[in-house]
Amino acid sequence: MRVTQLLVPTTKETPNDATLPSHIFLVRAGFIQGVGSGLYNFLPLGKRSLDRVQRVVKEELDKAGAQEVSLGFVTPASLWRESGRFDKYGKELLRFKDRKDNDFVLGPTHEEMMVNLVKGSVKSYKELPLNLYQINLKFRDEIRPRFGLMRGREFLMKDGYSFHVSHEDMYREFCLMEETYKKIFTRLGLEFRIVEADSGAIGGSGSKEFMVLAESGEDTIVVCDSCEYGANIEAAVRAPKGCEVEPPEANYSLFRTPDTTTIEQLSEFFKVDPYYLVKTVAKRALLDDGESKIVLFALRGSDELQETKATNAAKANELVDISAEELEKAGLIAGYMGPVIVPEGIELICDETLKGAANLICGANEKDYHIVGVDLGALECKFSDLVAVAEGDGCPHCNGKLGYTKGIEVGHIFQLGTRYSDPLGANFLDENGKSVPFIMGTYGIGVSRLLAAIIEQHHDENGCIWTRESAPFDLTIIVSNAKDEEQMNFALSIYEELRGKGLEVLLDDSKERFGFKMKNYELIGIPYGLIIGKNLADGSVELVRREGLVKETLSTENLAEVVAGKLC
RNA sequence: CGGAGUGUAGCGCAGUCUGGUAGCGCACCUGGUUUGGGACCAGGGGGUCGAAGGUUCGAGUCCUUUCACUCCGACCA
Repeated sequence: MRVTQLLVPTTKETPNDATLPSHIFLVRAGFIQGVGSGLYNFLPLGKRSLDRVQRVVKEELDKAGAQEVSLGFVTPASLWRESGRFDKYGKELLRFKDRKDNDFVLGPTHEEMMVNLVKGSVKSYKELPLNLYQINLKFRDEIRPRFGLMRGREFLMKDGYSFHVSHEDMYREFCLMEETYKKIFTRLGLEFRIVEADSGAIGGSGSKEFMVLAESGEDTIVVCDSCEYGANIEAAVRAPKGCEVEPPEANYSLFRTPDTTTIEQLSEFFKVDPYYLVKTVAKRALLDDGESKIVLFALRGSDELQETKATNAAKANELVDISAEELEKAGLIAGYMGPVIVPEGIELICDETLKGAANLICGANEKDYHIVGVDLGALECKFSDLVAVAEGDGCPHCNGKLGYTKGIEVGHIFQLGTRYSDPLGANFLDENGKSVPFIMGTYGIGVSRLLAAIIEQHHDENGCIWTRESAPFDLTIIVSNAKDEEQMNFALSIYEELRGKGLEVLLDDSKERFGFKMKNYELIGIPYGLIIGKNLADGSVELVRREGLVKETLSTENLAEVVAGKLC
């Protein structure tokens, strides 16, 4: 392809809403164009990169025995009602009506559609297992789209679904997909980490996320400094944590504690380690059909509440803060709440570290009073892990210490079980002629997000640095002076020769000055550049490698062979 | 939805407080000079000032309403 025929609107200026390198460079280098909040057009270069990334994904999945299909983007709402997700998915689901007033949604993910497809065509265990995927547009009406392709509303995703007769077979496929994903992300040149994750709105258990390590990542991931353990903060666990300070001895009694509403103040007041204090957090849990309830979460004062864990424990769709008036109306005293005295009708969930705990101090749910000498041994309530793992906590698998790092979620694999097949009535006949629901797994890759992730990890101050399998072209031939016939003719012949060897080559035949072309080359970030310039007269040209911008002088003798050899 | 802010040429902005013929930089077009690191000179094209209503002799500017977008928190591939 020649630059003079290619639409590449590069700019010197940065769009004012772009803050991340991936967003800035993808726009400036003419890969994408913003058209609305979270909506982007892919220009020729962007489309080429997208296609190459897609090809890698497809090749590896096909090798693993998965089959590609393409499902409708517009989905009848009835399917979503059957699975119970029409309400659960919330406002992210873009709903609309057709002319006959029927409800539809734009698919944010396609469990329902895929189950429906298989339900109608697979009847026997003999046809299983089956792994179907598609690479298609998704739409999620994000609360706050940002960061360019990183969090768009419309995005390209590969979503795969597998169907099995047993949990064992599904687990086998789950592991196969984990290996396949590793190959995909490795081929794309990404540094990533596989972490344990929360399953979120998709449902299921034992899910794993593939995180591209990058400062700008939106997820906090917890990693061990000495073993392979890694988990999203939403699902991270730690080694049991004790307290070296002696517990405060006291008999159960009320204690006056005026103006002592925070853990710090309380710790100071009693001269007691926060480990022996009970932190009680009130949240409003939003449930299906617009219902909600107030839930109290109790944990040790030395710990922080992890909201996703809390949301799951409360079986809620979402937790929101409660206003002071609401608290009062519910009979809760802000700053003095506790798990021992809870008003009627309010659910209490305690962190596991409080199970059977004694020698505690907690709120009395009475203004200016706490209770000392609290023993929760007899407390009857739900216990669940609610704690946000902190940096420095112990690893649950070894003696290492846990720390935080940031990651971009580019893949997520789930062991679904019968979460969708059951409510949607997707059954098959097993060996005994019994009708049973499919055991399923589901596997996603954010394909358009991958472009952003690659640039987040591979760029410098001058622009993009595409990895070999994600670059829109393998090589750019830069003609220093396009009006120089000798240079131009040589460039054309080497261009044809290299293309004949199967390389994707871009020829910069524009009449721009040399400096402009080099800046453009660096901004676009194709892995190699071949500079045909004034040294051509001496029988030499230069090969520049985008990563590190190292130049190498090559003889024009046998050039195509030499270049092709270096690129492969 | 909560808080903050912005809508003026393709992009980045000034002009708005204090009403009086629509500006600058980049990009674009023409001619010329230049040609190994985002050149220079001269000329040129391009705007329902987000939308609707109002005040006024006169509104980009003042008032009301509305829409869109961005930034800071809760969602996710």
